[in-house]
Amino acid sequence: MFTLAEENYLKAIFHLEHESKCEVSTNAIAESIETKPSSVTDMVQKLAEKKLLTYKRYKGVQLTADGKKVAASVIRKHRLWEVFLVEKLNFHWDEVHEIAEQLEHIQSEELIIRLDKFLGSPDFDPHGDPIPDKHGVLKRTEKKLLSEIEKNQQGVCVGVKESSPEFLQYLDKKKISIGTKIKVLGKEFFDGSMMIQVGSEQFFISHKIAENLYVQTQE
Amino acid sequence: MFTLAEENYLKAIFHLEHESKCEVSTNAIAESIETKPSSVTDMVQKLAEKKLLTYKRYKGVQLTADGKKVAASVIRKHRLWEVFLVEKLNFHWDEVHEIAEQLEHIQSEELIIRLDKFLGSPDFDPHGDPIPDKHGVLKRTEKKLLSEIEKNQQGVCVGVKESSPEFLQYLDKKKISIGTKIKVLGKEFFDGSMMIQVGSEQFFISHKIAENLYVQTQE
DNA sequence: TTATATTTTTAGATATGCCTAAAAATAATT
DNA sequence: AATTATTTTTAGGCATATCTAAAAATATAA
Repeated sequence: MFTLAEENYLKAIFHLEHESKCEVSTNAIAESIETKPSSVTDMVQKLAEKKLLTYKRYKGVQLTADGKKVAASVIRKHRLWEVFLVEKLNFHWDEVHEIAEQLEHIQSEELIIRLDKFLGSPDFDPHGDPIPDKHGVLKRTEKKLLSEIEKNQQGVCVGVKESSPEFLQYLDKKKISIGTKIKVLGKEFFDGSMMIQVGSEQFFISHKIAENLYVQTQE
Repeated sequence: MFTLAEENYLKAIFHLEHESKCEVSTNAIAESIETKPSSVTDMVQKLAEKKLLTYKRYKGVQLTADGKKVAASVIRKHRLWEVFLVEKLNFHWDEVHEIAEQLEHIQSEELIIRLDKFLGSPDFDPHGDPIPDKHGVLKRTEKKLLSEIEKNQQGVCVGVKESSPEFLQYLDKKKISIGTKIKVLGKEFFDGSMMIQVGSEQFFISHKIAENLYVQTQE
């Protein structure tokens, strides 16, 4: 149906649209996909011809409904495979991205239907990111950064903003993973660092840590 | 490491070498891979430069040790994924080939190590074909056609020669699948048909059926 | 507002992997 | 052995997806 390159462009544009909430620039796509802006222009024109996005010269692009559907389907596959790799093959959550980048392009509707069922139709991937349903719809989540949480409030870790091995390994050391309950005991306004409770342990974390951890608060 | 096209050529040549036991011709490769002989010549020269096979103009090709290793690794992946699809995702054995053709190209040593362990390190795929080990070595099998089995001997179904949906559906109806024990009760020399026992059922099968079913006899 | 900087596009080139058509080598027939 | 048929290779092209370098449009600053 679509080439590997096309799927990767649509996926990247989908993510960028969610970040910036407006037209996506050629440069932004080039950076995200690690290619040159001139290559992006070429591909974007091709995708516009296929009605997967709208494109006006020098004005950036926007996915059409069709384009969004394709992108969401690729993301759904990526995240389902990540769940498989972590839950069934016991990979660590910081090892699965590259493999899922390949698996997301396997073409078979039936495969994804069965994989989803096999995994118990999960709503979130191992990084806490929501898995689009078969129609491309994302479960609405009230996820905030830990740094936005007030003193004496608590939340459940549902994901990370940055996912460098260093950061993930830090979290591991501190026994923080998806599903871990975190309570904010105190906040330093000077530098944004905070005292938190994880299980029975209490310790300080820097603002840099707090602004890269997503938590879900119960409303 | 290797492109999709390269892996498919190596795999096809590997299979052809096992069938004909001698140099593989350009035409044979073209037919097996469904492409034109001229394309085969191109690719074969490229693979020869990479020392994956030896090639003499007009004389056909032969895989080198390196080439065999790559081919066996692709076949190992293909067959492991087929086991996954049938055993874990409940696909029927006649539905998995196309999907495995895609999955076999996923690049990750660790993934295959873990998939193999997850599946219990199987020796055979759902069609009864042996799965090469990580070094590319195949378990020696004494597989014969059911038509070669003598009266009163028995064997375990380990695969099929033909794998058309019609044939596989026939086997399904007769409750014959991989692992099914089959005993030859009698043989008609005139037409090669035979009376067999499968479970508690006894029935006649034609020679055509018997010469398309592989069984393993205990020696 | 004019000059400078940035972003984006065009034009032309490259590598992969395929194709067709024609030439060359090999195999099979008469 | 000479002709015919088959197989294989070469030559020249095409599509995809990328690149560099230069031109054009847009944004920013003096």
